[in-house]
Amino acid sequence: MKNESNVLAQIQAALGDLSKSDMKIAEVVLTDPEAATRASIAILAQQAGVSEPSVNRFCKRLGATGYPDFKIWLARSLVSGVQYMSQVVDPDDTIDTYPSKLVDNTINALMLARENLPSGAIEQAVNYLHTAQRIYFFGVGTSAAVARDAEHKFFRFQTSVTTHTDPLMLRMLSAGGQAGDVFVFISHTGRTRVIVEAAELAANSGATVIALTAEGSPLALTSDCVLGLNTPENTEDYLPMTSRIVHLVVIDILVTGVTLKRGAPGIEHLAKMKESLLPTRLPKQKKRRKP
Amino acid sequence: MKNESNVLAQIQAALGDLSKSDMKIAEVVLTDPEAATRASIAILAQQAGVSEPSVNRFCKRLGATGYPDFKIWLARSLVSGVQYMSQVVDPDDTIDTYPSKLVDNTINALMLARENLPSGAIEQAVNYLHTAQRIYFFGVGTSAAVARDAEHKFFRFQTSVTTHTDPLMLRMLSAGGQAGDVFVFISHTGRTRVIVEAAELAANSGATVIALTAEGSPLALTSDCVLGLNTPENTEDYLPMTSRIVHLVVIDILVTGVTLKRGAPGIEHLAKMKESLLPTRLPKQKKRRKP
DNA sequence: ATAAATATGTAATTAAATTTCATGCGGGCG
DNA sequence: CGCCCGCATGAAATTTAATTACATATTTAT
Repeated sequence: MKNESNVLAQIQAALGDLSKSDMKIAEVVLTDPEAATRASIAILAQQAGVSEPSVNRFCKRLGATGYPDFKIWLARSLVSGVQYMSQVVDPDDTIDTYPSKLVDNTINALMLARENLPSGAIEQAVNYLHTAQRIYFFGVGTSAAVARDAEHKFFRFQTSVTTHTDPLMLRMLSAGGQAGDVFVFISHTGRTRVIVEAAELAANSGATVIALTAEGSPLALTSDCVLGLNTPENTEDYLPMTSRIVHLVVIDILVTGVTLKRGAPGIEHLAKMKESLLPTRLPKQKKRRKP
Repeated sequence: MKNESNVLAQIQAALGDLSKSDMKIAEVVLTDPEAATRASIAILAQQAGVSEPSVNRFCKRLGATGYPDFKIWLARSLVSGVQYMSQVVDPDDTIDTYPSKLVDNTINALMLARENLPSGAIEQAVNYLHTAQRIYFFGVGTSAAVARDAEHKFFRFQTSVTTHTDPLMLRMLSAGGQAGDVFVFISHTGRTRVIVEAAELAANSGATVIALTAEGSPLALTSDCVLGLNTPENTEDYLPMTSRIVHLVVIDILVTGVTLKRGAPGIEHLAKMKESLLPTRLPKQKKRRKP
């Protein structure tokens, strides 16, 4: 059975393949989950414009034993003030509204990701990265920053790590891959041409290809190991804001996984790295100008 | 209305002046609240060795409208899913435990940030960025990726945007700042020497300095506008994982703020930018429903 | 185009919770 | 010491809510 925590994230994740009535119910629940916990099945049904049994079935489909049970789940996944249902920023928003909207959207994306973490793929990816002789992180546009971040993090291991955004370099390096090389391609949509083509080159070169992208996308199909994430619908309509955050957290997960796999020496190495940063830091307090 | 959160604490507080039956009920509920949320009034009554109406009255005495309502309260004070309080990854963690720990930590950091969003500074920063002739995003190490991301996002406006990680370039550009230039320095600790020194140079050059850093840090003291965030966790002991995520969300907020300030033309421009990305994408495949 | 499968709604049924009312227990006061 | 009052408790009745069973509509596949 599925994880019963975060029904809201679960609903959001399921939004794609829901029936008409279920969609209506989901919308009502996501719009105001707090109200839903107090509503009777009749009220909720009426608000969604569906019949009571539909609501009941909706609950069961999500794994609850029935409506009251569902309400309990809902109540348990309700946390301090964070709004569910991705909120779109509109021109009427003010400084008091849009910042928290954006934060909420990000939190939601993470909660959603948390429900659907591809543990298997992560484990596999960690293994690949752990044993890799050389690692490449490739992403363009927004994902370039993610690749850069990954490079920086993996740089702390002894393995050689490379990032590039230049399409030509990207292709050349990808084509020149060999056994022992691991290529990580990062793309929210999984349909960025240059990335997909590079991934194909890398795959044909005999190297290992890991994809951090949307499930079922062209990029995903070319890869040996897919860190697939289903991000909510509207992300694509807008700038990829939340997806890159999720990607970064996945990077954290991979780094942590490899660190754990390395055991004591790796952890010590991290400590040493931290040590080496100290001279670049200023002492705790210091006085400077103020306008 | 009453304090409906923390029913458990409420019960414990009331333990002193409860009747015999109420005491029995309280004990059962406190012993295993989680089970109580799933039990029917009949089962709970039986477990406590009291009658059903007694349970009902118990609930009402606590302020609930009845037993089901009480269960909701109970469930809400029982936080599920996301764990609060930062959790440290330790060597005994497995693939089933550390990924969600990391996600949870990130979510927590965001929830914390959400509570303490420096609205005033954000508004000010948005104004500065909106009217800037040139914008520089500077960060090193992990923050370099954040700066890169910011550059990429602001690039979509007409303003000239620059990022650099090379210390020399950083100093040169900072020293050469002039009125109309806006420098955004990004540093989790606010004590990275090269960044603080560059910020000082920029400040003395007459340009505007915005800092995305810890409150009260040396970097913060040098800046005209501090986007201060308190990340009180162990980030400094370890790799900065959560802080950069928060920084990225702040970047999102700034981008959004500037976009809103620009009004319709800016929003249209964003739409056009999105449009221009389409040719680089491979065609989308048809959507499938449940198998 | 038609049959099978799936989704949805109506009405009947069952389960659950609440109210009403009767009983029991303990404490003050004649 | 006993009688009565008030509060706590439980049994049964009532009401309310949720679920199941079944009929109808809608979609999907052949």
